[in-house]
Amino acid sequence: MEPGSPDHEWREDCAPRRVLEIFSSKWTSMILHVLQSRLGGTARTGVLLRSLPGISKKMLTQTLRDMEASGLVSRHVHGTVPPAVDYSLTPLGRRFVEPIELLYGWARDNADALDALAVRPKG
Amino acid sequence: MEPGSPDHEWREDCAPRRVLEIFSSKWTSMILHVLQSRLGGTARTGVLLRSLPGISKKMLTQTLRDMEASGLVSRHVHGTVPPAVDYSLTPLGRRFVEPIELLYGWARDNADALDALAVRPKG
DNA sequence: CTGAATCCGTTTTGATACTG
DNA sequence: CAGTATCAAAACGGATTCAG
Repeated sequence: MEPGSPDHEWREDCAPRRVLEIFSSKWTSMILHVLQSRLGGTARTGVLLRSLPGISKKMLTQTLRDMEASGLVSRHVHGTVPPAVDYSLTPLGRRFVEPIELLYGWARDNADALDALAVRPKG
Repeated sequence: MEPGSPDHEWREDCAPRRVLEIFSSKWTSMILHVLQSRLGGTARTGVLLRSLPGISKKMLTQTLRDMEASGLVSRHVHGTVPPAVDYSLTPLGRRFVEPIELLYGWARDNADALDALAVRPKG
C-alpha cells in the first residue's frame, strides 16, 4: 500500500475541532452543565462559584464573559443592593449541553477506565 | 427554599473532570482518533504529523510522550535505518476512543450550531 | 527519518487583595 | 454579592539546533 496520502485531512476549522475548543477551556463545559441542571437554565454567580470546587472568582467571571461573547449564555443584572447577577443558557447554549451530557454520562459509566489512567489530576 | 446547599458537589477528582483533562490537551483526542482510524490502531510519526494539519513535530512528540505515560498509547522503535517509530493504541486507549467518536459524531451532525458560535477559532 | 533539547514569547490559569 | 487589579505560575507552541 502506498501510505503517502494524508486521507485524514482534518482542516483546522472542521466541526470536531470547533467543539474541542469549548472543552479546551477548562471551565466552560462545567458551567454549561451546572446551568443546565437548574430550573430555567439560570444561576447566580454565587451558586456557580459554590457548585464548582476549585474555580476562582476571577476565572468564573472571565469564563462567563467569554461565553457571553460566544453567545452561549446571557447575563442579567438586577439593580438591587446588594448586587445580584444571574446567567442563563441561551438557545445556542442549550444545544451545546447535549454533547456535554453525552461526555459526562460516558465518564460516569466508565469510572473504572479513568482509575486506570496513569496520570493523576495535576498534583 | 433554602438555597444554601451546593448540591452539585463536583469533587476535583470526579470522573467527568478526569475525562475533561483528556480533551483539554489540544491534540490528545485527535491523535487517539487518527490511531483508531488506522488498521491495528497503529501509525508512524510521519503519518500522524501529516494527518493533523497545524501540529508541530515538537507538540506531537511531547503529546505522545504524555499519552504513553498515561497508558493511552505504546511506542515501538524499529531498529532500522532510517529509523522507524510507530505508536499503537493500548487497550486503555481503545476505551477512550469511544467518547471521542461520540463527541466528534455530534460535532459533524451539528455543524450549524458551531457556525452560530460567535467566536472564531483563534485567528 | 525520528526526535531530543534548547531558547523564547504567548496564552491560560490561578491566588490574593481590593472596590462598589 | 459581584467584579476588578495585580502578580505569579503553568501550559502552549514556534524556531532552531543537535544526534542516532
